Amino acid sequence: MAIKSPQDDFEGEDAPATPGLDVGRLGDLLGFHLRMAHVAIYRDFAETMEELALTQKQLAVMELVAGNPGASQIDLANTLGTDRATMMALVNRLAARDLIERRPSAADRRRQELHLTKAGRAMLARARALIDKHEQRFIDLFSRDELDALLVALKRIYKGK
Amino acid sequence: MAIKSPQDDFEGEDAPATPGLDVGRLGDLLGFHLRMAHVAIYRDFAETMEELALTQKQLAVMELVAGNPGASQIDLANTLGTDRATMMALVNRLAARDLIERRPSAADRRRQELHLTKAGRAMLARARALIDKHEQRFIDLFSRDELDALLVALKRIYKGK
DNA sequence: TATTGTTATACTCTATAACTATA
DNA sequence: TATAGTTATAGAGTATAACAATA
Repeated sequence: MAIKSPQDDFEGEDAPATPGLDVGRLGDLLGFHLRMAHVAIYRDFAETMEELALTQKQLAVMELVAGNPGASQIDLANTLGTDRATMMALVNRLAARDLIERRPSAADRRRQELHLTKAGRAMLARARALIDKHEQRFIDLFSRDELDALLVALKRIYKGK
Repeated sequence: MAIKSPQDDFEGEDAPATPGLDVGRLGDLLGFHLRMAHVAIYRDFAETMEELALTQKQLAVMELVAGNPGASQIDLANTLGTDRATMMALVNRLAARDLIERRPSAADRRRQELHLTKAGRAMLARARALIDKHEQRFIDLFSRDELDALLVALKRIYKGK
């Protein structure tokens, strides 16, 4: 409630990137601005990764598997805040593209250990180069201190303090 | 399998809400933390609005129509950063639930002016009360200054400066 | 020609539930 | 009993392409 008056944003030369309507009460919602910012980065990410056809979530899975070889789907789901079925679908798509492979665990035969394939490692290397440029476009909007403060705030939101 | 026992993460003060894996390079990406924060708020929103069965996006459309009676689907799409077809599907769902209605424009017969129905206005009133509580849970994580800085940063991201 | 709404299509993501095999 | 994977199902969102009516 009562975060800030939305009209403040419509003055001077920096015309809003989202023209047209008065956002009204939406402008007072943290969730609204967070979603708009997320969409902006999501779309830039999608354009940047178009040639590789990788989504944010798919890349996150590949990075996690790269950094935690042998992780299970449950591990990934818990870390990324989704459920088993969603992660199953995600891994299925990556496995179908031969970027990730499942290997049965010897220790616990219910588990499948996930690993990047050779193609997956190559894809990840290409993706990282593209992502650096994508990130830079947004990082450049902030000073070092501003960026640090922003990251701390975002972490607080999803870690619940 | 050398992943890491999830329990290990719950000592010390900054215990992650997403235990388990080492996020590795993801932890350096603004986009990653933005998405995680968005997911956290999205899920809390979904739980909060479960009884009304309204999503973030549906609520955004209803608020915009409430604040801009007679707006067109194109207006909404431009403001929320989606395309015509996506907005069409969104408005169709709300219209099917009798929350929004389309009225042909007299001035421009290509346009349909959007308005909330009586049921839509009642639904919006109930939604606003629920949303206040939902927002408060996250706002309470920050001081006034921290929150202002966060909102400024988020707007900068999606307004491109 | 450009714009608005519309339809069709397809893919991704999300979520729930239920089943299986293991533990 | 609980857990990991799996399958089925459904709804929501996203995006592209094409068409008709209108400007």
